[in-house]
Amino acid sequence: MSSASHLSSLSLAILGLVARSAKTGYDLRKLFSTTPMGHFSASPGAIYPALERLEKQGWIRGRIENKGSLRPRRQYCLSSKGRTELERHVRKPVTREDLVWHVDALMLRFTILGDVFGADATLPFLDSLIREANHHVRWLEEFTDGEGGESSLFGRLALDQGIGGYAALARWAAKAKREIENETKS
Amino acid sequence: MSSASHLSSLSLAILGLVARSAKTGYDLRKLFSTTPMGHFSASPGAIYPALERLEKQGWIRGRIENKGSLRPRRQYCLSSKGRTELERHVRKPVTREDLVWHVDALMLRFTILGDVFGADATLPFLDSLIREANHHVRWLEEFTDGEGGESSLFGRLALDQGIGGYAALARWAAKAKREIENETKS
DNA sequence: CGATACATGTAACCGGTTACATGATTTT
DNA sequence: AAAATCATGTAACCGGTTACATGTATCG
Repeated sequence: MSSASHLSSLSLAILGLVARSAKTGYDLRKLFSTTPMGHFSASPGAIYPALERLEKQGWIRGRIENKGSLRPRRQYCLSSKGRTELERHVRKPVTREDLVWHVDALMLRFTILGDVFGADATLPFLDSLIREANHHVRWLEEFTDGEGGESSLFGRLALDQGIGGYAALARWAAKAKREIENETKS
Repeated sequence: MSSASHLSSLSLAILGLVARSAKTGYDLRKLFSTTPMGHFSASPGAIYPALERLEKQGWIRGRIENKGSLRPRRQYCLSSKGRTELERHVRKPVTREDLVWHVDALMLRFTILGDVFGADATLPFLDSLIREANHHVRWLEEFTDGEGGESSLFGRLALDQGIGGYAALARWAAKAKREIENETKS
């Protein structure tokens, strides 16, 4: 019941933010519209329903200020159940599917892992990210070769961009790992 | 009427593919599930409705084979109206919004430009891509600096990934431009 | 007192996901 | 003849977009 498999990147972003400190819907909108977290819908039509869903699932809890007022102000924070489920979700090893369909969520998961669950939690995540990214790069390269002269100059260039992007991601992850290991050695 | 502003990446991919040669829904599903075009829904529930919508808009035309059969086979090709609208859409200069919200569509637009509308059509596109990507990198870097010590190691690393990604995109575009110019010089 | 920022909601719409259903053709 | 593949569709659901609606607090 309440399986965590589907968890939109908006929900994930909300969970990650309320995990740090209690936030109102408006706080979240502000963050989404003014920071590089910015590719999340800052629209109330997305955020308020998402908060309702998460509360109904029992992952976050809302404290109402200004009780009785016509304009209630709701501060949401992560529940212990939410924390458990969030951890389960972000700790999952990176899959090929994540890489192809949910790239945006990966960086979110990384920051949540580090900030909420501790530096150590990021290391297996980065390992699986590196592994899957390299696998995917190899698959794309094989595809380029197999294709032979079949594809156009433009198709090949676009594919190169994809390969370069995943390769850069793997390199970034390796560098991040080194920095985190250095940082936590002290 | 029939404004082209909203054009999902699935629709764009379909238009780009039928522009090259007539395709059935099944052909498209095959392409999406077996090639690196693969981050498009290969599900019939996405593709057949999308084909219907595009035909209703008059952008593609379906020729029915096996007429009268209970299992008709429909080959779709781009209409002249569709070609005009597609060209208008892919030739638009790249905006910041495209970069942040529709990265996936950018490579699609690039290959369509090159394959369907000619190598020359890609050059202004790549110029605007380079310009916007560099702008965005500068904005992200300013954000990193402005933030100061406010953000965590993990937030900073995630931001670095973003910066690196956009910088790599700009470098790729510059390289692509050179290759295309060399290729077409002959 | 008017403007602006704070703050929350809702309803219509739209497109993608999932799962199911059906039939035709080719291969073994 | 069974199995696999080719091929098209549909219905329920879900979440995000857009646009609208409402009210509060603060500042000039």
